[in-house]
Amino acid sequence: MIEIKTIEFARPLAGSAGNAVYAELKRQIVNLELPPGTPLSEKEVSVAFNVSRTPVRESFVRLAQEDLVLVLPQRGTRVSLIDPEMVLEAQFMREQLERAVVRLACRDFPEDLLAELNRNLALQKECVQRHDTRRMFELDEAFHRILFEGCRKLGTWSVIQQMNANLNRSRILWLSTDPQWTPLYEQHRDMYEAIVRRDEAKADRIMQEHLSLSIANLPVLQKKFPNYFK
Amino acid sequence: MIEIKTIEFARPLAGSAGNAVYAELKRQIVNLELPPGTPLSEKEVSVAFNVSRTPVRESFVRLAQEDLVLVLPQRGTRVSLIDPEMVLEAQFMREQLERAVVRLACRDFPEDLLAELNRNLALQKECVQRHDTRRMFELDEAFHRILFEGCRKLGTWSVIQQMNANLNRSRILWLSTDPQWTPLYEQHRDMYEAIVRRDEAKADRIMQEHLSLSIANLPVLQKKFPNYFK
DNA sequence: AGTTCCATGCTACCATACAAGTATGGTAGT
DNA sequence: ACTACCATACTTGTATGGTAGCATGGAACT
Repeated sequence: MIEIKTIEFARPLAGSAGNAVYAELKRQIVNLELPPGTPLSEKEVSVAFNVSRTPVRESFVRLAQEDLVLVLPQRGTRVSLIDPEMVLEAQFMREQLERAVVRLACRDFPEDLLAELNRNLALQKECVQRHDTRRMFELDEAFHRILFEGCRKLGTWSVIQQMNANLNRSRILWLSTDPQWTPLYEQHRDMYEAIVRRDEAKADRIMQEHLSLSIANLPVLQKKFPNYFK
Repeated sequence: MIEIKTIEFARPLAGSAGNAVYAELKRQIVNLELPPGTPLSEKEVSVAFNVSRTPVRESFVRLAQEDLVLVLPQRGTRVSLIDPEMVLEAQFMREQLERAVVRLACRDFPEDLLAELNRNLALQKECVQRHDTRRMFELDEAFHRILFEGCRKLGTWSVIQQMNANLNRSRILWLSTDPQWTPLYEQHRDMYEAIVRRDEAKADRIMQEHLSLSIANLPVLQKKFPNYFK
């Protein structure tokens, strides 16, 4: 039996039912509330969300396109297992793109967003002290997002986000086991300073080290959660 | 009235009907057989393909996710216009990733695929003489694909392909107006030689120049086909 | 005991009917 | 002539019934 929290239809329009189901399922999948391997059936989900099978099926199609679920014709649908190979490739892509962006940021970055980075850093510092893992994860994402925004590469960021669903799941796993945020905060801070000083080489180097941390212990995660990986 | 070629259902299984409709629509869109802005209705397409609305709708959902069509609720669906902003970003992403890959290729590349690159180059040379634009386009894609394959980054390649649907449409436009393949062939050849000689810097530089050609005349295309762009 | 076969219940897939929102053209009123 | 209104014919969104394919378990046979 699957446990799926029903959607809040209180607000008159969170888009169509299909969108709502899609968004909620995706959220639960990347948060590992629906662990990899969980069987999903159109019917069960439809009764859980109190909609018909059509919008559920629609959401399955979209999730399948992002490799978040695996549809086996006439057999069933399951939350897809995390493919370590894909995690590594996603890491590769993200590294190349983020390094390029941070180099761009050193050449030109708007003042207001620079200030926003600074505010973000202050919040991060607080979270590190409070050990607020959840919030820190959000701030981390926001920090990188602002970098892309400042370089007018938000489309690139959204592509990364979409493609990185698998990488994100492993990152969620990671923070559930080893929440050492202090070095990450320091790297963010150093990156900020490098951008201010327009030191491309240094910013590039820090970003490289920074992102390599995310998957440093992928093998450890595989051994700790063998059922979640392919 | 829309003209859509009916699918060949001769072979018993080209996947599900939904997949078939999706694949065929996508092909026609990226080939500009369905120009940007063309209105598509679920009903019309369903009768054209001789299936019900359900699989058509399914394909619309997938195409919308790739920004190839634009669905306006209760109003209609159209082949999406090409967004120049997105074309530039796609170009940016592709440049970063391909340069990184070609540098990797200089460090390590399997012998058999190196031979395949060589065969590909020979075919390109023929096509340049024959002015076989269509085939040359395929060979160009294959050449770059082999690079990713040799670096074990095929997942990255497929992501690029998906994301680059818009970029590809503008590239198709481009070759319809200015089919000068000779310099492209020479760049491919020089890249091959740089890989063989493990000259990372040179390979990187050539790739950069090579990819910049694709969008050098984007503004020209915009003026020539204003209806196709956003 | 071990193997083959088939009934049963499951799944995703597809077709169809209905609902709800939107653009359009004609009409009545000013 | 112009404007406001409304019937109508579209559109996408949703619900539901039926179909074909697959897994499972039990029965029949060797």
